[in-house]
Amino acid sequence: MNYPYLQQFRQSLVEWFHQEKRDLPWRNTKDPYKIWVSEVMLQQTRVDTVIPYYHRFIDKYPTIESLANADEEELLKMWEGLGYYSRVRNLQAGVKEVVEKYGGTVPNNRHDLQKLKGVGPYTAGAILSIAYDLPEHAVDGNVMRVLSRVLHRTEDIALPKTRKIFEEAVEQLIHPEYPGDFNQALMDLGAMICTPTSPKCLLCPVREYCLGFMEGDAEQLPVKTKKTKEKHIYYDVYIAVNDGKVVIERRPREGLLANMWQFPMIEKNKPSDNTKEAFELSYNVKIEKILKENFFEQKHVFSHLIWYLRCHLVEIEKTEKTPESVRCVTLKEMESLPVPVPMIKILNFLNQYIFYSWE
DNA sequence: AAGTCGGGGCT
DNA sequence: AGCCCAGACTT
Repeated sequence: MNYPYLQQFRQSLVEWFHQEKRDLPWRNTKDPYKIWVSEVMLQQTRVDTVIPYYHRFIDKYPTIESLANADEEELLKMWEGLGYYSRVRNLQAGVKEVVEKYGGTVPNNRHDLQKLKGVGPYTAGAILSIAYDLPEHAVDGNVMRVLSRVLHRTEDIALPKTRKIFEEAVEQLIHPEYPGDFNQALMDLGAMICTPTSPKCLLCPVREYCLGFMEGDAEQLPVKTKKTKEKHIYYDVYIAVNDGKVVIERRPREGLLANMWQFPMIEKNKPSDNTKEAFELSYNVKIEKILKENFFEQKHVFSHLIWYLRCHLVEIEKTEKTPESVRCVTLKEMESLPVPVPMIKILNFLNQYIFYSWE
């Protein structure tokens, strides 16, 4: 690797971690199950966002068996608002596999771990090093940023093959006596000191051993190419009321926001399209009265697409024949189901709206 | 290698 | 308005 500060780097980094590490709820345990839960929650998600979810989740599912036996819809509700909902479905699948194949004991080797649903190279390395004290790499975007600066590497971290370069680097750098602390130290350094913009190099415990700092271009690293442009999709959303209840539907079991509940949505080919007839046909309902057209507009940004929602309040005639995925519920009942954030925002507006219309 | 999959916080 | 975040899975 030709990095001359290997010993000093690992030593200084771990010593700094022992002094300055963040006090996080999943750091009070060595239970591999709880470490696993925390790592899945933390995928592409900030620490501050995860903390309350982690407490609620572990409180409800304190053991691996309790999660294996959990109700799917209840589980999805526990994940509501965290995003990337396939994570929780994969987590339960992986946990079930551990209960069935390994008697409830989380595997302590990379080969078996990475075969579990939802466990990739990073999560496997995190569990192995933190819960089992094994010298395994756990390379995420955070670590790639830090090491691209420390080692002054200019490979594009957006490319899958680049991760291997940093994994091999960590295999050499990792502290053999404190592998878990070393990996977590890299993360804390990335979160507190070696931040994406404006890194606090003057406070950095390994500044003397950072090739990027020596070159004076640490802040320009890492090199990362841009992602593809997002798509724009326009929908009419129908709040269809009858006898104090509204129509909702369950999204398909796979894909975006899988299995979550929402108000009926009809895609518009042009933002100016009228979709009332399409709504009546698709959901086998008849609009009796339009109570309020376009009462709420919302733009919702996902990773790779943008929804533009125009919400309409309509009264419908009583309906009988609807598919299993469609229900009529009160707003209160809807709040007990897993609902994606854009629908929660509509729900909140409706509750406000109803409140004011009573004045 | 590129696309899919959330949501929020920061600059 | 764009970028990033304790990534994994599918094609």
